[in-house]
Amino acid sequence: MEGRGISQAVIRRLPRYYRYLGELLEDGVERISSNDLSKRMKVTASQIRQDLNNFGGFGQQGYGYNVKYLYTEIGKILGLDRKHNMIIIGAGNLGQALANYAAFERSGFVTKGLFDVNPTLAGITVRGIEIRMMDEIKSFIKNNDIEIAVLTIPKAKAISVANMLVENGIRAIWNFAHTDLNLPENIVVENVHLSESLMRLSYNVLRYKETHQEDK
Amino acid sequence: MEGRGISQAVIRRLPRYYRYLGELLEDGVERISSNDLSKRMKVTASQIRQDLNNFGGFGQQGYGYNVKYLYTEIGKILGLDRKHNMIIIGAGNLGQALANYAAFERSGFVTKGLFDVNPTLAGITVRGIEIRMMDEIKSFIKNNDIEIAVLTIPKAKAISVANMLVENGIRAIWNFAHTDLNLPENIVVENVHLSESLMRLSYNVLRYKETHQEDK
DNA sequence: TAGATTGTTAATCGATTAACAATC
DNA sequence: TAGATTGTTAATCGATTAACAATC
Repeated sequence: MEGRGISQAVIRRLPRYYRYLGELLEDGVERISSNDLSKRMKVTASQIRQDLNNFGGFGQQGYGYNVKYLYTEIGKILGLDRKHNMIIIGAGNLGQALANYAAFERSGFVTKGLFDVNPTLAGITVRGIEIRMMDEIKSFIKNNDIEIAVLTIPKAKAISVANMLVENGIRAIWNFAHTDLNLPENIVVENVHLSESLMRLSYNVLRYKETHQEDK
Repeated sequence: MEGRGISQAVIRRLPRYYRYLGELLEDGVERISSNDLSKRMKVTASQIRQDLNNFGGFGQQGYGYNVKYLYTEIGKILGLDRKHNMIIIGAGNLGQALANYAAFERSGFVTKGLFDVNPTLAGITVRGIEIRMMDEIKSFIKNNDIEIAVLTIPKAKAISVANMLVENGIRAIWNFAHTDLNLPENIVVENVHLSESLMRLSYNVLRYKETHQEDK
C-alpha cells in the first residue's frame, strides 16, 4: 500500500524526529528551534519545517517548538497513542528474538501470540507468550483483535501464509521473509530485508576501498 | 559515509535486482528483457536500464540481459564475490538470532565471533561460534581480519563501543542499536532501526483507516 | 518594540520516466 | 534484413533547499 498525500520520504523521517525529541525530553529540554534540531540531526532546518508542516503548525514564531508537545503530536501521527496487537509467524531465532524484545510494547505494539509449524515448540512460552500451532491462527486472529502479523518464516512459505493472513483479517504485515508479497492495495506491508541491508553495507565498504586505493 | 558517484537510491535497489535474478536463475530462465523484468518487479523498464547502466552495458540490443551473467556481475558490484569477516557485539536474543542465520555465509558474510559483557554467556557457542568477553575484542579484530561489526547492544553503550571498534580497525558497522553513531566519514554505517520500521508500518495502517472511514 | 523563528512560497536540485537512435 | 531491445539523451516530476514575509 502506498500512502497518498504525504510522501513516504517524509514518513521515513518521522520516527527519527520522534527519537530525537524523546532524547531532548529526557534531557529536560523544553523548547528547540528547527535550526538547533537540524544541527543535532544533521539535516537542514528547512527540511524539518517543511516535514512538520505537512501535519500542522506545531511551532511558534520567535519561540521554536515545544519539545513535549511536538513529541506527543508526532507520536499521535505515528499511531503510538494506540494499541496494536501483533502475532509473530515463525518462532525461530528471529521470531523469538522479536517476541523477547519488550520495548515494542512501550510504543503500543503488543505481541499476543507466536505461531510455528514445528510441533516440538508447541506450548513453550517466550516472555510469557505461548507458541501455538498454525491451525489455531484463524480463530486466534478473530478472538484477539490482531492487526499486525510479523512474518519470520522462510520465503518458500511466506507468500501463501501472507495470503492466508490477509483472508483472515490481518491489516498489516511486517515482513522479514526474503521475498516480496504482492498483497491487495489495502494491506500495509513493511519489509525488513536484512540480507539486502547487509549487501548495501558491503557495496559501500567496497566502493570506499576502491576510491581510496590510489592513496596508498 | 556517503557513496560518491552513484546515488544511494540506485544502490538501495541493487540487492532487489540481485534477488529477482537469482530466482530467475533458479527457474532456469536464460535471458530477460528490461520490460519483462519490470513487470515482475513492478518498476519501470526505464529505471532498470538506467540503474544497470550506472555500472556498465550488461545487455545486448535485441536480446536483453543474460540472467546468469547479470546475476554474477551485480554480485560482484555488491561485493558478494569476496569474504567479509564479521563480529557480533551483543549476544542477546537478536545477536544470537543473527549468528544463527546461516544464509549470510552463502553471500560471503562470515561471523567469526560473538561478544558480550555478561560473564554467564562466556564460552557458550552459537552455531559453533564462541561467545567471548569484551576485553578480548581488540586482539580478536586484529587476529581475525574483521571488517564488519554488528551492533546488537542497548543504545546507552552503542556510541562508545562503536568508537572503540573504529579505533581498532573496524571498517563498517551494521547498527541495530536505536541511536545514530556519528562516526568518521570513512566508516560505513548501515542502520537497521526496527522500532522505526514498525512506526512507519503503524503510520500507514492508521492513514489507510482514516482515508477510508467515510466509506462505512 | 526588536529579535527570533516559524510557515510558506519560490528556486534548485536530483531522480524518474519517456523517447528514440544505435545496434544486435 | 526486420524486429527487438538496449544504451542514452531529453523531458518531467518530485523532493530538497533557500528565501522571506508573517508573527510571536
